Amino acid sequence: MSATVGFRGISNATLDGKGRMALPVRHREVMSAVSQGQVVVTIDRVEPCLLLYPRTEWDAVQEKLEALPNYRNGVRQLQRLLISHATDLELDGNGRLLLPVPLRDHAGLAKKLTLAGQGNKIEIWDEAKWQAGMKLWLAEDNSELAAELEGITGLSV
Amino acid sequence: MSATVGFRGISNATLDGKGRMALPVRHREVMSAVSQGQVVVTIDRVEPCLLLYPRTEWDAVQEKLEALPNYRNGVRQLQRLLISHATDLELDGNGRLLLPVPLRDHAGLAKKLTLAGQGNKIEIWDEAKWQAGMKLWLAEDNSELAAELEGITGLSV
DNA sequence: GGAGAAAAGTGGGTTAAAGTGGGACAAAAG
DNA sequence: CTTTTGTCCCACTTTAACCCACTTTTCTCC
Repeated sequence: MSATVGFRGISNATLDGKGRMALPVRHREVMSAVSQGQVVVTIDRVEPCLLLYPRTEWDAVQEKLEALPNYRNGVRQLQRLLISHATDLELDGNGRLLLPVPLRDHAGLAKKLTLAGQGNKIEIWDEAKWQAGMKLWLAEDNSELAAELEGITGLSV
Repeated sequence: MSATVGFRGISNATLDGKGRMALPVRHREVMSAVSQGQVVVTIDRVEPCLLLYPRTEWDAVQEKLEALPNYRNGVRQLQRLLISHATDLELDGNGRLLLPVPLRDHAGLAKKLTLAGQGNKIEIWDEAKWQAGMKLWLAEDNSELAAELEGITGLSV
């Protein structure tokens, strides 16, 4: 939650034969500073990608998830999806992460990956899936949404 | 109950010919620390899966179950379901659990299993059933819920 | 702009740890 | 007494942790 964590920018990465992924240095430094290199990976609730949080950030997220009234429909499912997949990892001596097999499978990660900074987390995509997504997102007409944004907030995107 | 017990993360496991299942080390360590390797397995009240608690955690759960006013319909059923199925187990020398036949049957466990950390307990699923569940849970639209989360907490998941 | 140095990224060998299977025996059930 | 089920132990296979070395990229200084 701390406002000091703000990932952004896109980068490429590769999965080696052992399922390891090197984290770009600029992200690595943030992870070290904010949570001593301890990170949590989980799945995205909609897209076929993984989410990488500094441990401290994730703890805040999970706390709020658990505070939801879980007699409500959907709440338990959301909790199950996100918490059960959340896996603690540590960077190895070379700044790499070993991504667990079930998570790799879920996101359909092959060899080439794309990392996308997204505020308090980093999204991990299979490169091909990211490219495909990009095409869709660009094709979509979001001018209405953008106009709304501008009207409300004086923000021009 | 103690806030220090927080299982999370997903892993694969296998049932061997004798019905034994190796518990991943990271969970094993928690079990040792919190209840000297004594655990309790019972069934889930909704899903076709088993629930694995450290003994101390289960004791707290059972206490609450028993405190319910059992003149009410449903309460006794719930008690019967959960308490009667609750079985004490111990990890063997190799960190494995021998899951009793009736419980294996209830959860429809074949050879390949999926373990899902869920806070104070670990869910034990047949892998195929877990995969099927995932498809359902992901297909469900929980965007409303997510929006609410974000609105209330300023939290973006 | 190019040469050299430093840093980042990549691959893989080695060793230790975890996971898996099964035999031998004991206990319990029929 | 026989058959089944669980316990204990040992041995093999697989996986992950650790370390080192090589390649590629980026940066710096000339």
